[in-house]
Amino acid sequence: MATQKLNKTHAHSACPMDSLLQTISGPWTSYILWLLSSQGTLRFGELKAKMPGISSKVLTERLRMLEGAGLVNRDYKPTIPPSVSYSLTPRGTELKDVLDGLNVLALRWHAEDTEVEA
Amino acid sequence: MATQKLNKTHAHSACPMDSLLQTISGPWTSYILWLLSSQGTLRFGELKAKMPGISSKVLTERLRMLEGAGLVNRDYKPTIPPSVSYSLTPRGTELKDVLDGLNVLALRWHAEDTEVEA
DNA sequence: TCCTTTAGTTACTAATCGGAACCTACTTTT
DNA sequence: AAAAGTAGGTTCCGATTAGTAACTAAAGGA
Repeated sequence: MATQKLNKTHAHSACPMDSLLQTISGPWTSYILWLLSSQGTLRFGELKAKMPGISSKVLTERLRMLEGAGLVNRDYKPTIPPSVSYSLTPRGTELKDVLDGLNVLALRWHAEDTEVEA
Repeated sequence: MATQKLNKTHAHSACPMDSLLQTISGPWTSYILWLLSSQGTLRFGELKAKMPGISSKVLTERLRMLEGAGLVNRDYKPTIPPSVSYSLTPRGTELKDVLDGLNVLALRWHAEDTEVEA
C-alpha cells in the first residue's frame, strides 16, 4: 500500500471531495479511467500495452488504489498463467461523467489560451 | 516551483485535463479554492489562519501555483509591512462550480457508504 | 532598544515515488 | 531434459519531493 499519500499528514479534509481528488489525480490515474471507460474490460497486460512507459509496479499500484476507491473492478482468474481483468464500477462510470465536465473546461481554456497566443 | 510534479516524467497527457487535475489536487489546494469562493478576497495571513497546520511555505507554493494556473488573483501592495490579497479569477469560479459537482458525488458516496456500514 | 507584524525564503529532514530485477507456476521450445 | 517464455505482479533501493522549523526585511510602537 504505497499510493496512499492521501490526507494522512493533515486531517483538514472534513470534505470527502479532497480524498476523491487525491484518488483520481496522479500520473496515470485518469488515463486508466479513460481507457476502461472507452474500451471496456481490459486485462492487465492490455492496459500496460496501451500505456507505453508505465511500469508494472506503478500500474498495479494505481489499479489497486482505484479498486480500493471502488472505482474499478478486479476480476482475478487463477489459471496458469493467471488472468486478471479490470473494468469500471458504476461509481467509476459516474465519476468519469464528472471528469468529462472538467475536461470540457480544460479544453475550452486551452483553446482560449491558444487563440490568444496566436 | 515545487509542486510541479506534473507530467514531467511521462508525456502521456495529450489531454489538458490531466494537468488541470494535477493543479487542483494536493493537500490544501481545493480547500484554498473553497475558502476564496465562499469568503471572497482574503489576505495571506487570513488564509493561513483559516488553515490550521499549513506552513507559510506550502501556502505560498499553492497560491503561486494557482496564480500560475490562472485560477487565483494575487494583489500585492508594497506597504510596510506588505499586504497581499488573494481572490478567485473568473476561471477559478468556473472551476469551483465543476468541483462542486465532484463534491456532490463524493458526499453521496460517502453517505451511501456510511449508511451501509451502519 | 527591542519587539511586533506581514509575507514570505532558506536550510534541512522525512517521506514517497518509480525503475530494475526478481518471483511463481506452468507451457512451449530446443 | 534443460532453457526460455508468459501473466501478473513483489521486493529492494536510489533519487526526488514535500513539508516543517528557523530566518529575513522594514517600519512602527512600547
